[in-house]
Amino acid sequence: MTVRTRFAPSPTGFLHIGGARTALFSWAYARRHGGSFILRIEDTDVARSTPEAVQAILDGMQWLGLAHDEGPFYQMQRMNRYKEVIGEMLAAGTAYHCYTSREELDALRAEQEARKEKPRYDGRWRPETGKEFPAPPSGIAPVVRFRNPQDGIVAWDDQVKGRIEFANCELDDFIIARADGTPTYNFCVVVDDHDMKITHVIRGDDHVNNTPRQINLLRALGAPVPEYGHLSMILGDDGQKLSKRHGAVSVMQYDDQGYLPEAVLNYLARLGWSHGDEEIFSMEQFVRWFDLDHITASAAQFNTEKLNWLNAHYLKQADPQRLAAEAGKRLVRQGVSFEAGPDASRVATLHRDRVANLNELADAMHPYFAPPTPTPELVAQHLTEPALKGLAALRTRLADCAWQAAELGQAVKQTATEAGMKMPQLAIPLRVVLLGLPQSPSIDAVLEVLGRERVLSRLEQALQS
RNA sequence: GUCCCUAUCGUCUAGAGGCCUAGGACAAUACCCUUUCACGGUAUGAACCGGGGUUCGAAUCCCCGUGGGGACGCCA
Repeated sequence: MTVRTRFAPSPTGFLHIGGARTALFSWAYARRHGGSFILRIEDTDVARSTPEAVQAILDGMQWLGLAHDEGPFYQMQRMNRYKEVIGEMLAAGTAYHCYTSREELDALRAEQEARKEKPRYDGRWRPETGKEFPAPPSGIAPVVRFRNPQDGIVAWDDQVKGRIEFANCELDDFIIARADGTPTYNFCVVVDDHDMKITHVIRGDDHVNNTPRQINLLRALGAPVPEYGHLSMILGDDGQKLSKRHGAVSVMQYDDQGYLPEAVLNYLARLGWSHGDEEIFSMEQFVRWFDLDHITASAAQFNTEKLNWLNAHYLKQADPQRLAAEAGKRLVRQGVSFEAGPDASRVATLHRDRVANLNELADAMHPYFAPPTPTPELVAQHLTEPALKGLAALRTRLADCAWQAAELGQAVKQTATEAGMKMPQLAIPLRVVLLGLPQSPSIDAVLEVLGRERVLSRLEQALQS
């Protein structure tokens, strides 16, 4: 049997971190077993679905590199198929028309809640042998309800949570087609999962309660029941649940914040899944190791600090060209270009292991490509008389120094010694002059990368004022 | 209210009845490295929700409680 998984978001917003992890796990499971990963857009909620949201989801998937093998399929384009199946169910008696109005339903719910019962449809239009019905009220377009079994239990062996059972009497006859004829969620999912031959449904925890209904529907259709694996939710950094109002952000926002997709992926993979003590691994390794047995059944709290650590790790080993390009994109937005500056990938190499994200990298690279702008406090604190004297001597020495880190380092050291200064007493003012900051990578490396001309002119500038 | 799920360091987790004096990682703390800031290295502190069982033996199995979460739509 070929494994077929799917990711089925509804396009009512961006792809957030929880959805991304669900997609990642579904994708990895298919990859792991040489199967297919299908993308399906569940856009039957016409009022809330938007093309922008579809695009946002596609963008998020692409940024993460989670490529689908089939699709995207759009449920709105499958209406005829749904209607066909509804017709079949009506004919087979596994579904029926219900003329209960919304007002009656509201009243029913209110009564049940008053009696502290679980609100549910009472089956008043459910056909039973020997049951008499009034004439269908005119002017009310009926909905179609699924004739759910009333006895026994529905159970499945959840791939992450273990065996889950529901008593059928807890389930009511839910609506599968609205009064206007459009099918509803549980129904579309079942028809699609069946038609698309999905073998493993990996989805969020919030669908556990839908699963028994879907299984019953599948059985009514005579369709095989796939395996189900329900992923617990991801909580925010503060332990609160994520929602549009609270902490749920688009995966693309991680891009904005300077995270590398491989860091986000590695973090997400490790959130709710484990492989012994492994913390850092590539997607190739992840796919090789991934299994449903090692997924945690309980909710996990998102930890930005650990993501930061992973991001810093991947930054350290990322290709300098790529880092330079990413930092460049960010600098251009600030009106800074690489045009007249030093080799950007060398600058990136100098800074990539001292920053936690691409935005910090861009900030660190900024003064190499634009005039440094030390604060007045820094100037006052570091560009003192003795420091300036030292810098003047250094400028002279640098003018005809071989432009290589070792020599440059020697030059700084000697200048400091001759001026009776400790290294930091000269190196820090030099940093302020060259980069506008009191800290930087090793000063000899900074000098080398910045280049003779820029160094000398920046020194000149500082000594004149 | 009803149903369903869930519970190991602050956080992510390892743990399939004896390998547990409960392991790793992030974070924290200390020290080392060092021309600054970082990186890095070393070390330290830090947990089995509570109560009952089962068993020679329970973090691991069962029950009850408690906490947390989800669901109960002509949303998905």
